[in-house]
Amino acid sequence: MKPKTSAALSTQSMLQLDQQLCFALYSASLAMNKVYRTLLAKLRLTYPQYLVMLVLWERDALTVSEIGERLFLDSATLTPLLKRLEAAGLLDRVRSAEDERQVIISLTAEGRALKKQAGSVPSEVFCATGCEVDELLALKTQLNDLRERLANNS
Amino acid sequence: MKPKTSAALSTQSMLQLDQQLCFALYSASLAMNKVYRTLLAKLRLTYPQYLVMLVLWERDALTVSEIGERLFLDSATLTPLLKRLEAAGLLDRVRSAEDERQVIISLTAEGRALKKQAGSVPSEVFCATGCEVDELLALKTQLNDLRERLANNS
DNA sequence: TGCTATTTAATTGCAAGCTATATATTTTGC
DNA sequence: GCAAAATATATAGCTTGCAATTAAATAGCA
Repeated sequence: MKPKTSAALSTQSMLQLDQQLCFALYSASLAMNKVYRTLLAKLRLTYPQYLVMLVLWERDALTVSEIGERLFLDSATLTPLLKRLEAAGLLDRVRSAEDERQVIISLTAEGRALKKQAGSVPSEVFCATGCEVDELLALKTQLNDLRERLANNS
Repeated sequence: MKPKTSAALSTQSMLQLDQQLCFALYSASLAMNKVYRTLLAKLRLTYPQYLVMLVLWERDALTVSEIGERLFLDSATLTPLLKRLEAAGLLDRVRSAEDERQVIISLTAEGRALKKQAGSVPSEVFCATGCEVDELLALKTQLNDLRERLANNS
């Protein structure tokens, strides 16, 4: 099988390639989730829960939708997840006094303390990727671009 | 903010980058799923169901684990999914006569017929990605490599 | 003012996806 | 041949993630 230039690719193979990309994206994402599952087990967090904690460690006392904007998730996903983190004692959910439609999410002392314990996670994930920094950077940029285009065309 | 070479990246920024890559992967995957949800609605298929159908359109009469090997999914995910496809009349699940532990998954006439209707999906997804073919190819390769490394290190 | 439109969260119902476990069958070792 | 190990699928229980809907509060405007 000869290598082909992009000009020589048939429409058919383009379409297959496209399917292959989507599948690669899908299965890489599942594989990443599995790695995080293992690493986050000691913190008793899932990956989406960890993402919420990362957001709050960076900036505390956000509304549900402010968290959602950063993570591209809506209240249907976040509300139950935040309730579980609240039940775990990591954060508080309080109606805003100024605008009672909003719910302010604030870390508890326990939630802030967890940041230290989570300190080793990034380097462990980095090792699991087995990537060079340049590679990570390029991939990150491409995936962000792809996400934006997909979100605009759906 | 000056652009940095990889040599100049601090450990801290490397770790942040790594987190950013994982989040980019996660959210791009969700965005892709949403695009497929729209496109597959007319076929009454979800994306994982579509993947199973792609596998069977390529090669019919596979066992549950043969499908699982191709999609990196196990029976806990596949059995309920296959039951739904069976209930939709797209495939049959029959215990193998030679080895009664195995279940053979075979397309029904309706399942085979759906292939034609699905013909337009790849090009529609391709448009939604807004990518050049070269870009798709590079990304696919990188994601497959990443998936493999993550799977080996978890 | 009062009434409608908008915004924010929450809820419902569904399909994945995972770990851990169970069940049935086949293979292996003696 | 038979008990133990291995294999294949299924099930239970949990957490996402989503579309669609609801409930409540605020904003906007005649």
